[in-house]
Amino acid sequence: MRNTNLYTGCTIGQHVSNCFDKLTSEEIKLIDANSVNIKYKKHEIICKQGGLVTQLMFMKKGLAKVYLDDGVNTLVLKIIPTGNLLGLASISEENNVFQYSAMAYIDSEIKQIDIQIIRQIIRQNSEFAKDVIDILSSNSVQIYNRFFCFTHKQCFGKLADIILCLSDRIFSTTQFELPLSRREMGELSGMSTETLIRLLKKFVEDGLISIEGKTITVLDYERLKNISEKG
Amino acid sequence: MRNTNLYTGCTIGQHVSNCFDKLTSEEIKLIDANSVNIKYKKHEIICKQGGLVTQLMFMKKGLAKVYLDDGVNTLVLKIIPTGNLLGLASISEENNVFQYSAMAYIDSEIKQIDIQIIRQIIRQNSEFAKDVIDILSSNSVQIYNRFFCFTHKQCFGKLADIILCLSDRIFSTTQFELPLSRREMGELSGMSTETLIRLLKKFVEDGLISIEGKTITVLDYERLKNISEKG
DNA sequence: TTAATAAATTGATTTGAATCAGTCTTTTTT
DNA sequence: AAAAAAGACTGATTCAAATCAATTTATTAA
Repeated sequence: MRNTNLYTGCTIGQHVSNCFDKLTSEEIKLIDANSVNIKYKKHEIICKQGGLVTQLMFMKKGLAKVYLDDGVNTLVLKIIPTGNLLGLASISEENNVFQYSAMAYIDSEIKQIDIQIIRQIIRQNSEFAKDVIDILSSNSVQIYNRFFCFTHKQCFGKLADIILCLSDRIFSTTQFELPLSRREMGELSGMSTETLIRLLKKFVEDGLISIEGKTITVLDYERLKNISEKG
Repeated sequence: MRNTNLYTGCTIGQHVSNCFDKLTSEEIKLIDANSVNIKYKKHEIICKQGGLVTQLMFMKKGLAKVYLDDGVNTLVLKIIPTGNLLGLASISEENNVFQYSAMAYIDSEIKQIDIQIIRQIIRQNSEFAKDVIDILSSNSVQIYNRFFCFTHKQCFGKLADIILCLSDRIFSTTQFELPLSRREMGELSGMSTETLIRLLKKFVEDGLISIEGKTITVLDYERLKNISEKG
């Protein structure tokens, strides 16, 4: 028998970046003095795997994917919605190159904070350090789940998963506009573009969702949940 | 074109747990006063996903797998050789249940340290906190690589990968005794038992490795590396 | 020592999903 | 507005690897 409710969770979930709450007003000033806001256009590269990490990034507004790429295949590790951090895993001084690339899905605004300042505050402020540890831990959990789903679920389960994640966590509504191409959605869901298209069509036929242009509406949440669980 | 040398690395790599070097003698005393050594027999469960985390564990001697399980499928996230930590990802106070299970591959001895003490030291000792962050980061990187390999490499690439990992990182020798059943090896390599057996046989026929009972010898390192890279 | 059980192996079959190939549609460029 | 390019879609085919089925070998229990 299979424990349902395990690994049915969101595989692209966000963390709650409340670590900045723990900063003193002086530390906030320090950060503000050492950060810049940068705007990225849709499809612009935010960081490249292998590149030196000089900044911790905070998504002020937008949506981006974090992914691995070997020139042939792409694996989307997670997506970064508004309010999330990017580059935290590279905060370690030894490990100071990006382990992944990131690309803006839509026009985005990102605050870039000098990573040396962040490292300094980690040393000074143990509450902040603790929160960083918490965020890293919850990132791990999210990746573990996604890893499990990608390796053990069939395509319909993976797609149900992603639709629920988007609805529950990223957009927090049953109707949302997804500004991704079919290729991008396939990549995010871990399947080929053609398979994604066929499955989306099937989901619409089965009355699970409806699609109007770029807008997806979840029609039968419970059945989607069930499909996600059954894999 | 494909960037070789990416994601060819060890997918079951260990981290270097040197965080204890940063402790004061008083902190070491504190840890010793709040820890116990426990011996596990082969195949005994060390922790279960969902269980409360009360201890950080240090593998004094042995070998264990860390895995996710839904009652039907298993995914080995990493293996824990001598000198490695177990349970660090659950150090977060919010996230205080195990996100994975662990099982001893062989008879093992594990030091269990009261997690409250570790949390306290993280708050006190920023160098230690920094090292914990480093370990968590490098864990992430390792999981990212394994995730990529599992989703985009073919079985022969995954197997070459695991053999190289075992040889390079876990045992640091080209000849090692692997005390795993075929089923366990398949699980570790991310394939069915039958596929693993066929591939092992093929690797032996092709002169890449030789197998003598439980002992595996790497005969052609370069070719294995190549297979691992080509996927 | 034998019976029972578990693990390893081999071959045949099935299958999920990728790939290939081509058409239709929409968007962008000229 | 027409041409070009990119994206969406559909059907046919292929393929890697799982599953199924059966046998052999090794371990454990009686």
